[in-house]
Amino acid sequence: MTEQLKTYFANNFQTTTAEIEQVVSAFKEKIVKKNETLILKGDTCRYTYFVCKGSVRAYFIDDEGQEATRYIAFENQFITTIHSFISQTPTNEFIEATEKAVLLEISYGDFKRITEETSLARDLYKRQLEVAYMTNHWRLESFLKMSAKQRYDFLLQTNPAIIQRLSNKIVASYLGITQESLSRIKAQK
Amino acid sequence: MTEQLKTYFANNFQTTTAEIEQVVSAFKEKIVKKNETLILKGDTCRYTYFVCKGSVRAYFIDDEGQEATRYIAFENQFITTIHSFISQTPTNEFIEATEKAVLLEISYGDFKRITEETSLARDLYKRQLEVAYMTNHWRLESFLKMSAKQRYDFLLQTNPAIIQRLSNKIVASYLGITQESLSRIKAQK
DNA sequence: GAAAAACATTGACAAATGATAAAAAATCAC
DNA sequence: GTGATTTTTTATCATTTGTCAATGTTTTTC
Repeated sequence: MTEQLKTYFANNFQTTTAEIEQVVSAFKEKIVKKNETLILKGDTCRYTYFVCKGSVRAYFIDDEGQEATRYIAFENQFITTIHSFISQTPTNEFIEATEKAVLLEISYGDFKRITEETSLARDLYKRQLEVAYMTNHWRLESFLKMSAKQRYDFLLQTNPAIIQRLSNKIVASYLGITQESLSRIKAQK
Repeated sequence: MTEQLKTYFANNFQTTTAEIEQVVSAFKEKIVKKNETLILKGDTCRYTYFVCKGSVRAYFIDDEGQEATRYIAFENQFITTIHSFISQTPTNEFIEATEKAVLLEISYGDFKRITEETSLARDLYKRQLEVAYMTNHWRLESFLKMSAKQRYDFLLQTNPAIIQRLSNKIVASYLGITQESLSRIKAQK
């Protein structure tokens, strides 16, 4: 499975084979079942995950017990609770597998070490931050100027995998609406 | 006015006086009137601004002509359309002064140059990205799990300057609701 | 494969928010 | 300062979205 990460680095970063080997060797394979939890609210996030197969989501639970999904990572995407991982402080999010998944994980200590050792790891951090920023930016934009139905159509265009592969419950929590509202939106098409 | 930026760097970054001088010398003062536009949708964003006095906002206009405010910078904060600035591609946002303001601006070319020359500028970029990420993250979280009224109360707690210093029109566009809804929310307290 | 659990849909109703219009208040321009 | 312009408030009504409850469907578990 490390082949997949090597290919990912080779395709997306300006780097060398040696650097790739060094960075990838810091990752360990982890296999998780559907619904298995990787990080709990209150934990300090100790790992960043690269998704080889399957999918993983980050979500909040509010005071009334309602879930709200912030981000969903599919194949060849990274996921972590960035702020908690970087600052090593407790997170207010959960991370769990939304399908059975094969992951590669890297610990905070190892990440810090290879960040000092390789420019690939530094670039990776910058890229992760940029991608995370852009993702939230688009999401925020969609909440600021779209109705629930418009957000659904937009999601169908820009990230259909979420709708195709995951349950309505999760799609609804990603769109910030109830399952019932999502059911109605889908029915009226 | 460059004193203010020097103090800001000295207080918030691990750096040297020489580096601060070098970075700050790349900024130029710019005075703008209230409602003056700094960046138009479709422009490639050529500057990053540091707010010395006053306030500046970044906002979208949707198909129906409705404004939605993404970010508001007050004293000692930076503002730009990060993605457009970094990639030098057109932005879909506007940036304008929400009060008369004194700014320090740095061009893309100068920013790129001092990023190569000083670690302070590199740290500044990383910090800007982290702050921008966290800001959007909180904003997204508030849309995912709060009602309009809850978002208003949350804003009053976490960033009262927006409510105290700016018009209802802008506050409403920041909360993603209509002015009339905001009026009602304020009345029912 | 059957029972249990989780998930999805539908309907009736309630609550929140938007749209429109008009009046009141505040601000701006000269 | 005064009239014009913009912003804010208020009211009414329409639409969207949420809540609750019932039922049907799918998935999980043993």
